[in-house]
Amino acid sequence: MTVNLYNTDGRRIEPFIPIREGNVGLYCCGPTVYNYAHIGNLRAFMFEDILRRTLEYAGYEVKHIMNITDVGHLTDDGDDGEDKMIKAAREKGMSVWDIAAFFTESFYSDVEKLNIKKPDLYSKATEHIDDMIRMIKTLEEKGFTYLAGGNVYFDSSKFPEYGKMALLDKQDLQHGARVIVDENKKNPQDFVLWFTESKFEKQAMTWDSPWGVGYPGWHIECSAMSCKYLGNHFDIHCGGIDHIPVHHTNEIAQSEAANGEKWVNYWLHNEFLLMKSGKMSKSKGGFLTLQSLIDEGYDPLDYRYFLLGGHYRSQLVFSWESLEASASARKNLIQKIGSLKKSSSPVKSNALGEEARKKLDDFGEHITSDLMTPRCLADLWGLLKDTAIPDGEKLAAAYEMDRVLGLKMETYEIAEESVEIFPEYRALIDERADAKKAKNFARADEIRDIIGDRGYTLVDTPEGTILKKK
RNA sequence: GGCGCCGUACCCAAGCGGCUAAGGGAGUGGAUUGCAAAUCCAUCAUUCAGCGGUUCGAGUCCGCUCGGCGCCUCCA
Repeated sequence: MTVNLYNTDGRRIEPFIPIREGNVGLYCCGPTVYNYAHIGNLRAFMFEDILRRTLEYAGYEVKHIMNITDVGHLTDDGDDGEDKMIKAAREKGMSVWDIAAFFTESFYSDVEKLNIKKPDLYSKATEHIDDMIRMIKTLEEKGFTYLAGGNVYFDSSKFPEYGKMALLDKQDLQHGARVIVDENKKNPQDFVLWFTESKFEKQAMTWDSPWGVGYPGWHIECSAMSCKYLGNHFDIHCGGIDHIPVHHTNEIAQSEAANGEKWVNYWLHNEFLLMKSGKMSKSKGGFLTLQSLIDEGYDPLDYRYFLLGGHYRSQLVFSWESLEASASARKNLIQKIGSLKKSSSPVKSNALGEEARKKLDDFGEHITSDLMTPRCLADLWGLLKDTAIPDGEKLAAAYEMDRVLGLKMETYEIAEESVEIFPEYRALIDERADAKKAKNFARADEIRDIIGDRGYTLVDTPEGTILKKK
């Protein structure tokens, strides 16, 4: 099964060809842990999860690395602004290390709730300072750096291919339009590899280095860690679309300058989740967390289903109405799967009939065509609603699809939602049963209304009357 | 100022120039039920923001207009 992916480097869909047959080295830009992840951040990790699951579905052995950025970054790329980690620590009255640890745990919890598979390794920036220093030294030895104002800068003019993936040469950038220009820079695109001096608050996290006590610039961690675990040349690197012009551009420059070879073959980027008012972002404040969805009564998998409904390279607007529609759809899915499970068990995958096989093939075709998850959901429904396919085959094929979709279908049971019947209702229910027997339907309906007003629906089943929460 | 994306039914959202424009949600009709709930079946865009062009053929390509959004700054 060939996986076709849209490569930002080249801006076209290409068949994925691994460097080592049957294996994939996958590096994903992880979270910066100075705050809770918002649901827009989580979209990125969901996309990466679908990518990873798709590669596995196609038979690849995937080595998946994700960084945890637990070193503070300045609020901009120059030597300006405030360190976000310090800011958060001050605001919360915690140490920077505690802040990082707390939000890292929160992140782990979020992704687990969304049924996002754990990477083979979460690599923390603070545990790889030596690797970063080593890479900066290499860059220095090869003449790609200069010192200014106490900091080590990458000299982008020494790297002719700078900005190639991002097509920066095609853009007429407004340098300094919205940010103060760092006077130490020779070129606007240059960036700091190592800070020893910041004009602002004293850093809480510092390390010794050949250039003095300080801390790394924010691009170097991904280069150092990805090369350490995946080698100097690996298959796929992904992240949010916002990383293209600066972060990934700088990563490419420093990695390829240091190693003297091509670094990454495929670059994949997910589009943003938007609110009706526009982009959701940490720095703007007022963002939605997964917990806030849970607090509104939604299951994290409802959000997962919602995300599957849009393509990862398209902007997706979040609204409570859309989430509600996804929750309803997933509820119906649970009913459908649940009732199939009651009547049958999944057949062996090699026992699928022609029809079921066809549905599964369509699914495979769609998911490997640049992760067309909306199509895949349609394939799933098409399978479940096809009257020509036996139940056991439907279940088997649906479970197969769920290896990629990750909706935990095998755990679905039709919820016996009946609630405990309190004595006060028991009497009413008995009275209604008598009324029904006596064909006094007016009284029976009256009792339905009385109980309905208290938030319950009366449901008559062959085993008797039960209550359900409305 | 530059780069780029989008505009498909009531809502969300697919749609590699060519069978009757996926799917979900909501709605509607029917079956079932004393009535409900759940379920099942059926139905739901002669039309793809507007105009013009290319083509045997366009939602899909090109141009313009209108409307929305992202990036050029830390950001998923």
